[in-house]
Amino acid sequence: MSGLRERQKADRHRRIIDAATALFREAGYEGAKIEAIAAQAEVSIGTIYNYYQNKGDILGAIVSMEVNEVLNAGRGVVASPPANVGDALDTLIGIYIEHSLNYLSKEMWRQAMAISTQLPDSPFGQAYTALDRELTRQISALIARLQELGLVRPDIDGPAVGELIFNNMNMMFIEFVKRDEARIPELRAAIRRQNRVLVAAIGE
Amino acid sequence: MSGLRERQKADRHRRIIDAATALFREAGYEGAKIEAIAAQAEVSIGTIYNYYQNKGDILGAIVSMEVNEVLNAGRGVVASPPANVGDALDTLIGIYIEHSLNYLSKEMWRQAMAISTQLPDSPFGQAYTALDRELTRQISALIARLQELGLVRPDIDGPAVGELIFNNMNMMFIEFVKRDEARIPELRAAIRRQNRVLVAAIGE
DNA sequence: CTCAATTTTAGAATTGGTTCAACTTTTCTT
DNA sequence: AAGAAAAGTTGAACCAATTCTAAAATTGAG
Repeated sequence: MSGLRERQKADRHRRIIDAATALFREAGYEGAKIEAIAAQAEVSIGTIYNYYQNKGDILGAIVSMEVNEVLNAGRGVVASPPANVGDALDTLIGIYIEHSLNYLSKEMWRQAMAISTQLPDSPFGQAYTALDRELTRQISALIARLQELGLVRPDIDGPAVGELIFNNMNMMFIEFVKRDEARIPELRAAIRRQNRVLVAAIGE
Repeated sequence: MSGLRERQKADRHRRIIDAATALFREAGYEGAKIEAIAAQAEVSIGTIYNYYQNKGDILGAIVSMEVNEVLNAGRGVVASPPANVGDALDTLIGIYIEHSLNYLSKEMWRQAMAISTQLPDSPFGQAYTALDRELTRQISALIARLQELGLVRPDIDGPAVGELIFNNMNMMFIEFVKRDEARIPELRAAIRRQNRVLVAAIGE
């Protein structure tokens, strides 16, 4: 099983991702030439294309790691949320947003989002959509949890509300990464304001 | 003023847009080579780049026309909306969605959206963001109108609710254009369901 | 009508992502 | 341990967008 070939493969994957991460951050997505990534990862151009279908998929792998971390961090909040609806939502959304720029620059996010709409059927496009779905599910799960705790009216359509909240947050996040000068606190405040009506409506 | 030169310029613009529209629909955005657009428009490649900064800006001009039509169609609904909140929203959103595939194919929308996030500072990126803002404003205007008519509680934060509704709709539309097999009726039904809680909360 | 300014044109050069056929390396078989 | 098969690697060649150049065409002013 774990022969030489396996190890070399894993090692090359890692080297490519490391090289790409560094170069994407330094030079931007477009600025990071495949040739340079290959050189830095000490593989040939052809090998990169053997591991990833295209440049976007390399970015995709990085995005995937970031979002999975965010999802993990979110699980804690869903398990034991703050004791009122507004704070619970704000905490979960806060985790998403605060973690979002750990590995990825705004420019990398812009590219990732662009590629995921441009090529929805590419491996990355599909993975990105799946991640969005998981985030939506997590928000819906939080609503459900709050219903269990008696903090949200039981007759509320949890999944629909979860989608609404996620979609709004996601769109706000897109606008956020489009403007380099946009700041996280303002983003969070704007989302809180948008959610307020909804929070009032579903709380009991 | 309106000398020959002006007219010829306008004419070339139109020819380029017409050629691009046709080719984008036939061959897709990527498939429509600049060379082919130039040939069909009976101008040289250089001229195209004299009129538009890049291929994306040509698509941008087409998107702009489409969205402006949609905005115009929406004005009627805002002026005299159906007499209940749910129907009013559904009508306005219906107009947006039903008009959205008049000139643009799903593939063209995908490309347009991708470019607008990829290059938010390009002429097209800025124009696209501005159009989104106008659509948001129009939804907020509808809420305000419904407040005047006594159909929405006066203490509701209209702009915030408008943003929430637009952002959700927009995100749903993005997912819609990402899947070729997605259909308009299902899209509208999903959005109606998401808005239901909100409609119940703000109506009086 | 002529001239200067502006635009258009064709095409060559550039650029960077992607593909592909030939070559290596690893693994498997005996 | 040798030879063959399988898997993987390589970089030169390809393609299309974009830029650049110098020549040709068009326009408007005087």
